[in-house]
Amino acid sequence: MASEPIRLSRSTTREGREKAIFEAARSVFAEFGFKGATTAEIAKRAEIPKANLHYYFPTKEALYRAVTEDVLTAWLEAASSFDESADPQEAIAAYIGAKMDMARADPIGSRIWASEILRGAPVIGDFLETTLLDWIKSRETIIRRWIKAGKLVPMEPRYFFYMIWATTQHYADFEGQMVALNGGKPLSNAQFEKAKAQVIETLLRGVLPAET
Amino acid sequence: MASEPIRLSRSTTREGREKAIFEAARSVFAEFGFKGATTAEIAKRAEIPKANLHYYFPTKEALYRAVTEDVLTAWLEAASSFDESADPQEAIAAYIGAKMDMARADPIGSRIWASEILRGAPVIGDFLETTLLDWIKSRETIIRRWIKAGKLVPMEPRYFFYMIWATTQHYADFEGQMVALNGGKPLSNAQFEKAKAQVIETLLRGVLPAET
DNA sequence: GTCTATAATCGGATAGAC
DNA sequence: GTCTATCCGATTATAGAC
Repeated sequence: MASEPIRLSRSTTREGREKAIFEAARSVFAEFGFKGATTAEIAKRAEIPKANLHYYFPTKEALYRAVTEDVLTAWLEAASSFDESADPQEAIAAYIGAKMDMARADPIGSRIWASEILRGAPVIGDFLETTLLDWIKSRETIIRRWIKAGKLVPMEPRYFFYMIWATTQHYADFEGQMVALNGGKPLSNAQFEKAKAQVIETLLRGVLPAET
Repeated sequence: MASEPIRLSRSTTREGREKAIFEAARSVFAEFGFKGATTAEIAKRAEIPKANLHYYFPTKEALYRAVTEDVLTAWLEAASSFDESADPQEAIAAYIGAKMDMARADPIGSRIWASEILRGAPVIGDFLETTLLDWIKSRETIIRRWIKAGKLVPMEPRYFFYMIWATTQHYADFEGQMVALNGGKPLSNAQFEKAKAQVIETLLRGVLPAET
């Protein structure tokens, strides 16, 4: 509160405005889905004239695709944290931890994904059938190897991954419900870290053999 | 293909039409959310003239509220399957099983709930802060009692319920993703039953003490 | 390069015919 | 009781001024 120059929240550079539109679009798409989102609301949150949005992104769908691409990129980053060379306990804990951190750091991205799936994944469908399917197949092979080696209990790896995805993404997608159940306040960092530790512990206990 | 009379799918009674509108609305709200849903699409799926919809339900919001009420009722039914008088293993298994069956039997209801939470729960917010909060508080007490008795490992009950909700509802909300990863086909009954058994087993192993 | 004014369409809701 | 015709505001997108 001293000699800091007052920085206008409204961006003045082209890059800054594109970024502002992009972030505004993310929040609106996450909240209302593709169909429910309006360019007017996006422009309002980006603090630009409504019509001007079309100068930076030609159509609402182009903007949505740009936003979606970005979400997929982030997903792939988290996916790479599953290290097949590590032992199962370490690899699974690291992956769950990365997914939890991702849900915490970028809940909006997770919600865009959820909303896209809810309407039948018309845009990311290809990604699901190719990249995501390849990823889970290769990870299933690793999990099966660990099961054969007696390092994990017998199970269907795919349903285990569904549990991990469901549980971690829940902390982003259902944040509103958690807030309502938490006296109207978002989870504190301490609460979140406790939740993360418990999710890792419960899922590990659930798949590691008893005597380890 | 014998002497069966051809039954028109379009209902002719008032009750039948209300039911048709209601079901059509459920599917459209689940797919596009409240904002993205259009009365035109609902009327189309209900096979009635668009404007006629307003004769049965005065406004889009009134229709949405009717649909939402119904979802809450179904949720309360599943909640009642958590039997505090049983032993933890039984009570938890029964509750998870009931939630899985619910996701399978009524995925649309689950998706309406998810979509409502995504936009900040403006309609069911009250329910979350009252009925749902009461429910989870009373169940937390039971879980804590079981932990003290050494029947469950130490943990925060709330995060365990979040895991159950996340995992079970995932089978409804992310069905589109599962279909894409399953060669374009929905999970068969056999696959679903296997998934259900595994979810119950993993979560139970995750919270039951080792030596039981 | 940016914004104002506006076209074209869509969507929720109603009036009034049948 | 049911449906047709239609109003009016909202929404996407563009044309053209500045």
